[in-house]
Amino acid sequence: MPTVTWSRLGGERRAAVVAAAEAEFAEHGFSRGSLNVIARRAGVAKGSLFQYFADKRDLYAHITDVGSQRVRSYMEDQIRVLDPGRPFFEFLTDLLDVWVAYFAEHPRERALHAASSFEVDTDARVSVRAVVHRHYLEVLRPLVHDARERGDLRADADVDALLSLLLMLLPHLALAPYVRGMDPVLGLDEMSAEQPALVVRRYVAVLAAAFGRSALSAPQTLPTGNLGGEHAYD
Amino acid sequence: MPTVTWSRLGGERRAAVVAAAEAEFAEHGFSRGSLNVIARRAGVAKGSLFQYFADKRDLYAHITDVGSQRVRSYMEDQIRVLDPGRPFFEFLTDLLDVWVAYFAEHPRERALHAASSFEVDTDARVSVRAVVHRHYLEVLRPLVHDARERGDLRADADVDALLSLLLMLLPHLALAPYVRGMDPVLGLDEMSAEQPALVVRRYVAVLAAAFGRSALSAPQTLPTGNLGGEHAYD
Amino acid sequence: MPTVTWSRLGGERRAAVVAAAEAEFAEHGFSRGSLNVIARRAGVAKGSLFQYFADKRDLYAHITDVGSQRVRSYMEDQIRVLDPGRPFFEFLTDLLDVWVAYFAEHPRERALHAASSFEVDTDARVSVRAVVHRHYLEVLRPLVHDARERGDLRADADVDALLSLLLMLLPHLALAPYVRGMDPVLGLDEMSAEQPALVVRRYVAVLAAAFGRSALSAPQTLPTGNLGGEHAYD
Amino acid sequence: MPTVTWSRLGGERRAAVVAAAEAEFAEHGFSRGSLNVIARRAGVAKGSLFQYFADKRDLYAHITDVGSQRVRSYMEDQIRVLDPGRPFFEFLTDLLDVWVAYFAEHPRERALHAASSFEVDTDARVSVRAVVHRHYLEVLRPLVHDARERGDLRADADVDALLSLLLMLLPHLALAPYVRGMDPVLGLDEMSAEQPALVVRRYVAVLAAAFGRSALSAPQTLPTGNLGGEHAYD
DNA sequence: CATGAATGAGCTTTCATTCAT
DNA sequence: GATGAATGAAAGCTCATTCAT
Repeated sequence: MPTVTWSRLGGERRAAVVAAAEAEFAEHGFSRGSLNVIARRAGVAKGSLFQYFADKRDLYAHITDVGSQRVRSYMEDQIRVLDPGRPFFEFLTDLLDVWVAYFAEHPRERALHAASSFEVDTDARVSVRAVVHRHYLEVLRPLVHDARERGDLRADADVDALLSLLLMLLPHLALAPYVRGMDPVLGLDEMSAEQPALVVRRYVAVLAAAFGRSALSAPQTLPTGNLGGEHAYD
Repeated sequence: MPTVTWSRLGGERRAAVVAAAEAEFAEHGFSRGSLNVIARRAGVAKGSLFQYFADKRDLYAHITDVGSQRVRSYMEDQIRVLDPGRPFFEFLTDLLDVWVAYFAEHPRERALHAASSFEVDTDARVSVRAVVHRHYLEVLRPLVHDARERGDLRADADVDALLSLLLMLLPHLALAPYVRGMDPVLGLDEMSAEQPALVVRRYVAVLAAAFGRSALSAPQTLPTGNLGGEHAYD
Repeated sequence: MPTVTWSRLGGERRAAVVAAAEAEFAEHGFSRGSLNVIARRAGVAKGSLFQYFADKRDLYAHITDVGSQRVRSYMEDQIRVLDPGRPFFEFLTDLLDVWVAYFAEHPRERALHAASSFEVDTDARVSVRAVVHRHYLEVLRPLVHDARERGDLRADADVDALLSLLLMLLPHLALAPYVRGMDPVLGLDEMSAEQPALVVRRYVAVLAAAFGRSALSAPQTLPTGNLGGEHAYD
Repeated sequence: MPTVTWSRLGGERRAAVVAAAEAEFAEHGFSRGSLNVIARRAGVAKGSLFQYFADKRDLYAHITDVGSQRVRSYMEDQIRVLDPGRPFFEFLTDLLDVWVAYFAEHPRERALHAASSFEVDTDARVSVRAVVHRHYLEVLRPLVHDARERGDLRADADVDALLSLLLMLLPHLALAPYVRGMDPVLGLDEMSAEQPALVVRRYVAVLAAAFGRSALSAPQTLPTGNLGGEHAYD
């Protein structure tokens, strides 16, 4: 946790440190990220960093926390806009589209997300992933539960298995388009504009078939024709 | 790629280098793994490593390749034993059980797998994951295709989506039981002996519901009662 | 020397600073002791330390002074109890026993003593040793002079040589039982309960032979039989 | 222990490293001595030091070892010159004169000796003192034993107590003339040319009285009149 | 008189790679 | 083909002291 010194710090200095640290950790991850570089870029003395944070890991945790909250806030806003009361898989499709678009447009957010996913240092990775997972679940769990309440999910649907899969799919969708080789099957990493939207629909189709109210509601054909338009599942 | 010098090398020396490098990379990953240590443990001169491999990454790639092939060979043997001609999701359950057991019993293999999954160095990670993914797919694709041919998969099943999900599930099942926080929903990291088998069945149930021949074949209840015994899906 | 600000300070605050500084310097010595830590433990601002003392060394000198005075007071009390009018070497034996016991029972005192003895920083060490030596001498010199007056010392005894040796023996006896390798001959550092008492008697025997009234009074055998009991020298 | 690399090293490079390290450690002791400075002064890369020595302490131990052996060799030569077969306390007086003179003329040797005596780092100090003490004892013990055999010591002399005192007196005589406050009684630190010789005689007189063959042989007057000339004890 | 934020030089150790032998 | 000495940048972190508030 940041020190009290950090909490009393002027906004400008704080912003400089956060920006420098985000950039560095996004670029090189925790283990490879350099405090020297962060201090230099932020225009503060190296020692000052240790007045604000207990150590490197503390700084990293803070940066990740801030970043996660930013993403979460954005997504929660979007969730309201997209109307979570709609048929679940239709809503989920839109949500994932937004998710993909957000990371497409925010390279630094994406880099931070990647850095935390691939961190070698087990403790650093574990503690950061814990934060990220918590945010994910606090947002997703109510959505999924409401969907089941509403009857959008099959009565015996394994809700936790759904959440578990979403926890794998979300980072995958955010990062795969920018990391060569991460998705050698569906080709998310082949840069074509509609690729991600298509993949989103294929994944959602799977989830709908597995967890949706009735097997009959599963799409008979891939909905490639109306990307971003109306949805077939309801 | 290893140099010609490496290919002309005596088997003993080669084995020593491979063993030392595997141990080191398993323990510390690529970025943190030390060539100093590898050379010392292998009993060869530091300079010799550079006669055999272009650089550190080249050595790492080779080690991963060798490791992947070892895992693949083992799994291919097991596939024959398990009879791939059986009903697909029943077979898949057994296969994943074997997979989980293999990594449970081979900590170094698991460590190498983890090291490659969490490598910070993007290029190193990408090239290594490419190799691993290739092995995965060369084994899984025929299995899945045969299953569809046999009619174990629904006619319109999105085979590539299935493969894509398996590519996420396999590393997850191998590592999550040993990496705190990797699975905060299904609790793979809570050490209880049946946990992995149970989770395997939950994931397979999802896949069966999504890709299986008929929605009717989806399990009505979680098959927790017959872990490792007979299977309900066919 | 402490500033006037220090002298005007409330007793509680002063005590907190002294306690924190003693603990820190006892643990790590002057060079390694940290003002940061002292300020934190004392619950005062780092800057305040510089309002009370000119610099680190000034604080250290003060702490040593306070500590020395505490030891001196204790020893002066004991001297009265032990009756300094008794035959000198008998009295000295008891005195050294008390001395050894005091440091055995007061680890912090011992640590402070050790810290000042082994300080690398020459100036710090010199000024601190000067204080300690002054205390030693102000206590010992009257004792030794009285002994000569009474005739317990040989008429031509080199009193200053005796004091000089005592100045070496006192720290040695206090510390050697706790510092490996400090006494490789008499084995003070081999932890056995009677060891120090035995060594005290051997040293006193030497001093008695060298400075005692008559050569005839020198012990013919080592007085190992009556540790802590009656004494042979008089 | 130095590495094999060190043992294979060219004499010039080795000499440069040793010289630089001696100078630095003499000046600042182990804890404060800087490897940065040593490498720079020696004209070698910082990393090279770690090819030659396991770590800082290893280098320090080597430097101290070399230094101790140098002093020991010199003293052993002098012992032969001074004729150890002479009456012991006469011989000892000359020996201590030589000892004092050696450190007077070799400031770096003296500084190294001081550095090892006052080192804060317990482990470093202990291991170094162990080496020094070993050298001391290997030289002194035979001399003292021969003296007793010859009858120069009283039959019941506590030989180990004598050695123990010599182990305190030797560093004291070497360093006290150059360290203010180290000897506030006999005034070794007051720079006057005959002072050390005088003090040597006072200490020897004490030892002679305590351990010499007969109390009658103890000097009746301090032999201040013939410093460096003939000796009164025999 | 008290505070505590800021400083930046300083520390030891590790590392992949080069290249003369 | 094998060797291993040499390199020097880079790392995270600590510290006594200053000084504006």
